[in-house]
Amino acid sequence: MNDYIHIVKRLTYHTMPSTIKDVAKKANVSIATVSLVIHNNKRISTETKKKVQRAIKELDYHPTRSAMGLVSRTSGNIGFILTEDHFSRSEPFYTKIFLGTEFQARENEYYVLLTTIPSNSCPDSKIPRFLLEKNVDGIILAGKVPPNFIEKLKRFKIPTVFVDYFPNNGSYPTVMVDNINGGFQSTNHLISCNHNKIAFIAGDIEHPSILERFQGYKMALEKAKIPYEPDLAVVDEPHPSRECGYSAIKKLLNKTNDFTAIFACNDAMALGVLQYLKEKGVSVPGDKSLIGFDDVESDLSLDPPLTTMKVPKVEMGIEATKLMLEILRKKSNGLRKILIPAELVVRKSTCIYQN
Amino acid sequence: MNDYIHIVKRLTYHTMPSTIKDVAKKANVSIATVSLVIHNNKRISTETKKKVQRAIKELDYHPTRSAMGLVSRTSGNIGFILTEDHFSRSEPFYTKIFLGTEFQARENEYYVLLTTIPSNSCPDSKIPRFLLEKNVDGIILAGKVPPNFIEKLKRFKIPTVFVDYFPNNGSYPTVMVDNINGGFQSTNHLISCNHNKIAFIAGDIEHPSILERFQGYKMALEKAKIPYEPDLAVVDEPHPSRECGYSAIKKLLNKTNDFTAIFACNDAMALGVLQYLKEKGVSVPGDKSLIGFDDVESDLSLDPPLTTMKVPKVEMGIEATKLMLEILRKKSNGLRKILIPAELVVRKSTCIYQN
DNA sequence: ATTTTGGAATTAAACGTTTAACCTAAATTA
DNA sequence: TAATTTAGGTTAAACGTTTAATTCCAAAAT
Repeated sequence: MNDYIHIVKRLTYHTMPSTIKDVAKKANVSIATVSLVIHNNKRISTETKKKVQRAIKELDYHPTRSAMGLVSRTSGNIGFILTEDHFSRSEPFYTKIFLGTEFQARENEYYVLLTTIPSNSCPDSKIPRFLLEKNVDGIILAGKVPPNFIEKLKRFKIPTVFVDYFPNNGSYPTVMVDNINGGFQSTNHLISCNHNKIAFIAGDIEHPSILERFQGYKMALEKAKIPYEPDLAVVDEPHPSRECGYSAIKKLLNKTNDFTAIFACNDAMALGVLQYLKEKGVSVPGDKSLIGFDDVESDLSLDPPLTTMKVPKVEMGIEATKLMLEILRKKSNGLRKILIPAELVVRKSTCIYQN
Repeated sequence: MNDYIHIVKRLTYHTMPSTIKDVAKKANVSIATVSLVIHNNKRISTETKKKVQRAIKELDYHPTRSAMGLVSRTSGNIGFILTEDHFSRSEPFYTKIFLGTEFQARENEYYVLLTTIPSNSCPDSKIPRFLLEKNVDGIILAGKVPPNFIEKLKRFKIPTVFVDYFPNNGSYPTVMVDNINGGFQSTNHLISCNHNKIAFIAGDIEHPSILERFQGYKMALEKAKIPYEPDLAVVDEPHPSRECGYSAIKKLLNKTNDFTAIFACNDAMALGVLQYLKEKGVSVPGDKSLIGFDDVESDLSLDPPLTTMKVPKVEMGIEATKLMLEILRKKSNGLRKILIPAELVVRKSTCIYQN
């Protein structure tokens, strides 16, 4: 019987992935030594080190993640949390942030586990399984997240980084677009094109990012000594979506036509605006200049191609991950806010106003 | 000293996540019993079961992934492999497939680990770390993958599913678009619009999918008794990209203008075609009808909006994962090819030909 | 009255690592 | 010379599960 087992073991030996034991045996050392070599501990002589490394190579040995994880109490994973509607948005905004995260993590020997949570602050929102199972070493929250969810997260005492959103109570490591400056630049571009009647169109004005873009808009006006006219600001739409952009410009035009340029708080709304103007035979940029914000996928193939503020989405994911890595490696507590500048991309939807 | 440790243990007790031991102690049973209850083994009396379940709930206990993984030799993860250039393609084609995969996996208590590999068959392409570390239970390969990489994969004997590509040697579980029928339908649409001089434009004609679309094109012609004219097929471009679409139509028009419709093998090439035609003042669909394939993000905002064959990308990811789950749960060996139909989406780039 | 059976729970080994504590011999110091 | 340090390892416990083997006990069968 023992013989049989022995034979089976030998037969399967070469096909089974090898463990630290196999290496130890082959190199004639203890498994502790192998482990020490792997983590290149200085207590090991160069001689045995070589010996062990050779064995490792010959057996093509690689430590098993679960075993490492069990004893080191780390998973090698980073959790990425997104609300459901952000996840299923048609423009790949958060998807791009995710890809940035993923890329940077992978470069640093981490993997990313993605999960979604319900968008509305429904009280029964489950804790993501990867947290319960201790399967992530830190989490990145992208976009607006229900506050009560953030509360629930606290008890896990796990490194947390926010991207493109942050709760106004408490301070967290955060990566944000410089929305104020973006709004400023965007409006400034229109002003430098000779416009001085500039409409602002937004949805979900409670959202910090949108609010900041609005601020930037006002700042640019002020700097140019153009009076801010509340009538030109449509900010009562519920969402910054295409549909709401459509209805916002409709509302505005019913009230007044006394403006020559439009700053839409994001590209989705700009798309709605463009659609309505086209339907009404209003030429862009002939009659009205239009600028958006975000630079989503479709801007380029639009007619006319949309002038917009480019938000470096992938880079934001990368920065968030860098922040996370800093924390995980205890280089810092990461407690700071990184501001990523938005960049003006002039295409064909804006032009000089000839008065 | 022992007292001190004891005190520390008690102090941290309530804040530390609980283990199976804590549950066992609280319920006055062995840890084996707790484990058996969790996997609801029938050998446990309903009485102790209740008792244990109560303890689990009270302590908010959840098994630790690495510990489970170590003994069960499973990771609870699925690997998703993509070449670098597929990963960084601007249209979110494979990204969508990934999201489908991710979604379906998560619904079934799996997580997905994404990784990329070099695109060219460079011989030193590393094996993804998640395979070496036994951190995935199966892998999904999306899009064209270097053959030698597939070879290397074999020794891992790990469940493998292909999406949107498969190697022609060996048989694997596979999810594909029904490209032949798609090409057929697409061409048929043009024919039913009264066109009978239909150009075909492709790049990387070696690619199985492209080749099949070409086949479908020919089949439709044949069925309609329209002779296939090789001169109308430009298939020698290196890539199915926008740029190649641009140069392909240029080449074609230099040769002949004797066609009224164009079937581009994918939307990217269609975009290039459209751009060139616009530049030359050729109206679409006035002078030439144009149909693409894929239905990528930007098709809708194009001018004119592109008629195309919609490829259900998310669904493909979902199907691939279902196949994978079947295998992982040993319900089947998954050895079959799932064909997902492409769907004709008529927008504004095609119209009836008035002769 | 003794043996069998079977239900219900426990014991203990195993999974593959890491690491604190320990050991030994050689080198250094006093 | 004796004591101490150092270099270079090894031993063994621990991480948190699963599960085969075992035990225990009461009921059923002989």
